[in-house]
Amino acid sequence: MQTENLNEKTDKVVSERVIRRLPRYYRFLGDIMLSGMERISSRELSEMMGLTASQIRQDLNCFGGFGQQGYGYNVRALHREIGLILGQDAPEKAVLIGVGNLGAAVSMYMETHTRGMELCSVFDSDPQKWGKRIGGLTIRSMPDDFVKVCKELSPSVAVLCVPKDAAKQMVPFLIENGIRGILNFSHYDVALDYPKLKVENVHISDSIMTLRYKMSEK
Amino acid sequence: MQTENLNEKTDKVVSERVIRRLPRYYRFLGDIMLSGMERISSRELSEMMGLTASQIRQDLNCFGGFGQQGYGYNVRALHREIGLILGQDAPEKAVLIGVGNLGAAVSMYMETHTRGMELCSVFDSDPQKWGKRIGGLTIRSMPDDFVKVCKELSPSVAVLCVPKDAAKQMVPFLIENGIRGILNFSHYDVALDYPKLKVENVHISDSIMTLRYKMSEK
DNA sequence: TAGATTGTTAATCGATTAACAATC
DNA sequence: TAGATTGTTAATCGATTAACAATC
Repeated sequence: MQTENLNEKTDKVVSERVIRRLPRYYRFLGDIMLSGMERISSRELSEMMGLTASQIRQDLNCFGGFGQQGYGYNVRALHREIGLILGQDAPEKAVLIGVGNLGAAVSMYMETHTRGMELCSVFDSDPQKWGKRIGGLTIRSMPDDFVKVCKELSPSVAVLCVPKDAAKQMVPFLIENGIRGILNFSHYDVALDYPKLKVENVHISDSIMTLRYKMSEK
Repeated sequence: MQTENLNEKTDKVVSERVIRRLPRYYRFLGDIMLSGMERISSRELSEMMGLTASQIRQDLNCFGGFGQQGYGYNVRALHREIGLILGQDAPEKAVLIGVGNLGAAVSMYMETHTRGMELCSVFDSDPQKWGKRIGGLTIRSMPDDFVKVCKELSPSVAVLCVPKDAAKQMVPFLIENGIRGILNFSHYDVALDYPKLKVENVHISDSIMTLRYKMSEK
């Protein structure tokens, strides 16, 4: 029996597909909330989001019965529930490694937008960058300061913005220092080598190539 | 009968799932090529990539028979074929709009990494930024210079790195000026309003939230 | 030729959609 | 109560895996 991905409330396995839709639900419900709408039916939401009402009800019921027959869903309550499912109330501490163009941009983004991750510190192995500031954070040394920061703050997540080879070399060291999850912007396929690590890949070049493919379609 | 997504060679519909795996095949085959390996079987490749051999053969056969019974696949030839499928030989002209932190980083990335997209020009609506340089490109004015550049170069793709509201306001104008595809970093759900547009979303905050969810699992 | 491995068809599995009884 | 809409089961659809004949 599979024990992973079980939900506390229902003991159902929640599929990757459902999980990946949650942030989008959260985003739409946030906007709908701001628009002043108090309640919404699965049909109304489905029309706004381009999904089927059936799918929305199936998705939500993986986590519990948040609606009310004959009424629909309370927008504010549903938004809050999905936020809780996504751990938005309890941010994980994160560190970012590799302050190049992309790393700097991601760092600035994460400093201003908490999405369940609290960026505590940024690192680079280039001594030229040590001490410089990115937003409100100071670039610290990799690997020396990194060890210190891990002892002090115990971050659980590393945002990897270094080249492929550096990433590959670095991961065992990150794990030794208590990192359990990786937001991976590098082209090193971390998840293959470390199946127990939680990994989320962001491959911008894959998105570019996928769009390039779609441009020729039809 | 569905006529979209048909492949020239085989007239089969190619599913989104298959398309999204192509850039990863391309990446792995590029690396394998560099390692000096000349031929590879679907089983060997499946072990390297964490897939089944069956899936690899099914995926590739959406586009044609690139292998040889008893031999496997020629690494260099297969890499080239997937590159052609992904249009890497014929880049689309692209422009980037919104040179904030993320826009600047993406611009630098696209300037150095052609992935079937040739970044021609970058734009911002903030007069303070006009004339400044990002890598080898000069930031030009939105909307005035944009119209000129579109007339001159006819770019087909816009990389949208502006806030949600600006994005929503901007898209009809982009379409008027000949844009057919969007690499969308904004939180505006372009595809919902313009189903004929080719859209690829890159939502970093969704990835952060998905990782946050995974961190609590098990 | 014999062995290996593809291309492709068939079987299985999982995800989406439809239907409807439960219930607010 | 009657109407609306959920939660949930059943039906459908599509994607993955397995099997094997074709063939290099």
